[in-house]
Amino acid sequence: MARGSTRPTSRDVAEAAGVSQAAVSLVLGDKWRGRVSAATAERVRDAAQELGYRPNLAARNLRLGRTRTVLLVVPALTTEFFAGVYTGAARVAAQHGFGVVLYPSPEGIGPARDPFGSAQAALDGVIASSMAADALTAIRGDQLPLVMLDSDPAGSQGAATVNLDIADGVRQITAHLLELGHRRFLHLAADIPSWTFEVRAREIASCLCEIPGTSLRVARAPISFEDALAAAQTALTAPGPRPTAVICDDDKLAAGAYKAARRLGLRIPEDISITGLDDLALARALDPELTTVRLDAERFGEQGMKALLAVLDGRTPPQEDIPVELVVRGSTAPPAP
Amino acid sequence: MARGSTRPTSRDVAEAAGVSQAAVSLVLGDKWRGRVSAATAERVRDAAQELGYRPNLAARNLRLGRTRTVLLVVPALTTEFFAGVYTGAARVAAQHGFGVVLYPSPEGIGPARDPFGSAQAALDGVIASSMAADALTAIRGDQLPLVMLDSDPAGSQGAATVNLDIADGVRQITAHLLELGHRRFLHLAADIPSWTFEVRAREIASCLCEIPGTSLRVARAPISFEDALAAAQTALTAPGPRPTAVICDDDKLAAGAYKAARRLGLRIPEDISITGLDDLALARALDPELTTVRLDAERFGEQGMKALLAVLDGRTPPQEDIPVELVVRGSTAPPAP
DNA sequence: ACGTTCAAGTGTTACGTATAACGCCTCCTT
DNA sequence: AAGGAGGCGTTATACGTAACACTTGAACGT
Repeated sequence: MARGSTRPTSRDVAEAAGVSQAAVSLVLGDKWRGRVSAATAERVRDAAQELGYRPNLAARNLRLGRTRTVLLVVPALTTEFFAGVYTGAARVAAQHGFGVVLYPSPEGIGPARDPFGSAQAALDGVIASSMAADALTAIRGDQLPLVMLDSDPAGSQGAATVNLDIADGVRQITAHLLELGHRRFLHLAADIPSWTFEVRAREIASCLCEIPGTSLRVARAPISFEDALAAAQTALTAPGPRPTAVICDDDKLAAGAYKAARRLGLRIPEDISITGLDDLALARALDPELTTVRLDAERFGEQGMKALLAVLDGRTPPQEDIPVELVVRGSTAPPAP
Repeated sequence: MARGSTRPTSRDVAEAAGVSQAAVSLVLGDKWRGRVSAATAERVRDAAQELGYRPNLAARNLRLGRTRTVLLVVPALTTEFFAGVYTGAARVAAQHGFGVVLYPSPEGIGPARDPFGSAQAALDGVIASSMAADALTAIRGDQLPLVMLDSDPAGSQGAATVNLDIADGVRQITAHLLELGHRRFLHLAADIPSWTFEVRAREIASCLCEIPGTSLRVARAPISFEDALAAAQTALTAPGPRPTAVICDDDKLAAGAYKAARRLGLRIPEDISITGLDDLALARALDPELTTVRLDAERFGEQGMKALLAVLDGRTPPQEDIPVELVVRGSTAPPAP
């Protein structure tokens, strides 16, 4: 443990350069335009370099009353999607001198408790994803600037929201299947109370009720391979004519649907079409490759961070949905005649 | 922007409770055993509750000279594995009142630059994974307590290391395939200069050279679906007798190998056996399910954090490798006679 | 009666930084 | 020659917290 010698402070640098601590602060803070001579500034910078000076962030934060750090609340990190959101948010943050600390809500998607105790950082703002109302009010109680990701704009109590245009994606998927000739649908839904999943259900229903002669079954499952497999298998063997197309709330559920179909001896896509939503790496690993909707997770994170920066600047954040893209691959085809 | 009224401080609480600021600090810091009466302590807590007091972390960190925050350097977050490592590390950290901030090395696995500018937090220590030597020395220059994940214990310059027992996993995989009767192998290797991948190559080679009559081809590819597909396809169509088993450095590469095999009209596992390493969700989504080695990413993160806590306490961290587990599924079978 | 001990606090300081307010010297203007 | 205007810095202070050193009053033993 060779950390006996304490880190050099701005005062140490000042002493080494033969100036006052204030001068060091001015020079290193790049605010010395008409206040310090270029020669002195150079001396200060050299001394700082020599000593390996690094400003004490805690002191700076205390002095300035802000931390240039924001919190990103995600339902779980162990998934490509939210990892991408973090990556995008962190990139934009870094460009503006901000850092991002994570709070993975331990209960999965749903209420998050104590988003502040976990990260020992003081925060300038919060980006929160798919959260329940109680966590939202807990955060709002702290009066921190807040941006909500993929949340009901109407229910966000005035917080800025940034959303993917999930509704459009679902419409595209449904239209694609209708165009192929499908009429009997199974919606394999994520069994999670969240606005982003409510939108999917609502949009599928409203698309189908416009078309006469269509039918819709709904099965619910937590987002896990086994649960999806079981739910899909049950729904596909239920009495009545079997659906010819399965619309899944995300790619992981679709992977479960694949296996359920195979267990029932159904060929994909000849006997049954399956669609996902997310376009994870998984989508292309499946055989046949999965028709799905590409969500640009990194862009989502970027937009969230940009919106938060806008709020922090006192500007009104832009309120446009992020477009999504239908990716047609091998898992969809016209139904057998 | 309703943050006009500044947050209450411990002095505000003191005033409200009719005591000194010092008393508030004692009570809320739970150090009042023989110094403050229970009644007064109760009054202070009530006042704090009433005002919604939250200690200013920046001030506390400045005062205490530590932040209870550590940095986790990961090659990329957009993968289940490192997301799991983070989750495990963060869980243990939280149990000890620590926070974890992430630094995803932007270049993927490899050298990391400026691990401190990115996160605006002051740090008590660093957990770094699979990093190149230059980043390691950059960090060591700051004299921060450091734990290395999956790195050459000999090359870590005295930093504590926590490793998965990858070598054992590879031995198990190889032994499993040998036992099934395979003799001609393809090693689909990650094209990344990192100790963890060197171990795989070395171990496979040393296992095979003990057995007479075995042959080994090696193909290299970056860890991406397309690259793995291309490399595997090339290697499987090269002149000479075709390998009957493909050992992949991780599950993603294995997914590429699946597709390559299918393109060549090979059935899995009848015509060719394929193995992975990681046991991602992907492994069970593949058809047939992938025989692989389960790496417990969360436990890995937990052990890393525990080791760092040990270093911070001045104890010597335990130096045992984390066991891994062979998971035999449907992608391996005896070779065709 | 007097010293000792103990509970129950209070006063003060320092952590390292950024900045407002001030001082001094030189040079230019009128 | 007097006054002002920069240029070049310095001094002083505050941010909110934790901890050390101290005070006060009462109880207690001898």
